[in-house]
Amino acid sequence: MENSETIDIKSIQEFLIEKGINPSFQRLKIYEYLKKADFHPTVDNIYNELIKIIPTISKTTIYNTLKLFVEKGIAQTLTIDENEVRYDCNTEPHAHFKCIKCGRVYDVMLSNVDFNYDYVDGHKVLDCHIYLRGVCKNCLNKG
Amino acid sequence: MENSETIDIKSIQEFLIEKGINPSFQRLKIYEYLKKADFHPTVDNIYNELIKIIPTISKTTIYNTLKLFVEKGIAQTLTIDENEVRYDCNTEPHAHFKCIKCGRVYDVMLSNVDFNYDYVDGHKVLDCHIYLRGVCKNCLNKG
DNA sequence: GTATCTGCAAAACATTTGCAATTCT
DNA sequence: AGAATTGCAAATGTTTTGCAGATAC
Repeated sequence: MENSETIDIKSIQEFLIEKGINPSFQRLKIYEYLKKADFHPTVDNIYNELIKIIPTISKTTIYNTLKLFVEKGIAQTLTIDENEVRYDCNTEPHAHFKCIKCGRVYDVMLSNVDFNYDYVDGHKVLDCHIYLRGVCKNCLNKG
Repeated sequence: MENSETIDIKSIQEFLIEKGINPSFQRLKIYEYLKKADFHPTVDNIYNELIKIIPTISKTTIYNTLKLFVEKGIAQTLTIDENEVRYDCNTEPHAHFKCIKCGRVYDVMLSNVDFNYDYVDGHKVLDCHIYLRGVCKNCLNKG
């Protein structure tokens, strides 16, 4: 599961079981898609992709499954923009960059930024998100 | 306008005109409330407060006005949590901390964090948000 | 008198909930 | 059969839109 080139259904199945999640077909496919879609898909993205493979799948199942994944700690929500919740299953500390032209969301690694704050201004910190917005290198090249 | 203790309607009026915003009574009151409510209010917070002063005010006006403020660059949206858009008119670079117990959102200053990234991974950065979540010092003290 | 601004009501969306049908063992 | 899972349809809640009346200059 460490390398995106080595994703296969069997290892995802073992991973979900290990995390206490019954690996139904729908759940396997949702996790598989999350892992390989590096642009951090929305519920709609996931639905529109999986309906091709599982014609009976419903958005309710996508919502239920993502909620379960978040509860079990194997995915997190990104709310980099209002009215657009995205999902990420990359568990390493990283920041997110959203392109205001093409809308894509990229993972970025920032040096000398501490994602593991302990206390700030006396508040106990449990979680840290860094969101950047701008124009991505693809869109810059297009003019 | 620099110091929260010196807010008065007249200076807000001048400020809005300077920014190209016609200072109607509703707009003045919305900006005034935004300036003094340091917990970063939601549309609902603003509505519930201003209905006391302006009994005929509608949420549509709040939405319209906030949209205008964001367009004119005198306010920004915070989407630290999904399903909850908050507004901030503090224009200095700062991070936001949300308490998972009481729900309050605090401004926090982080040292050695650069809010003015120029390029990251080849992407042109225009905007940077840092969101922290945890338990605030008030809630820590309560046990 | 004309532009702008306001606010009601309806529409548009995303998400959640209740529940019945389906699937798995 | 029994428990978990799925998915439809309805409900909920937030934000947007259309438009008519009010307000300001």
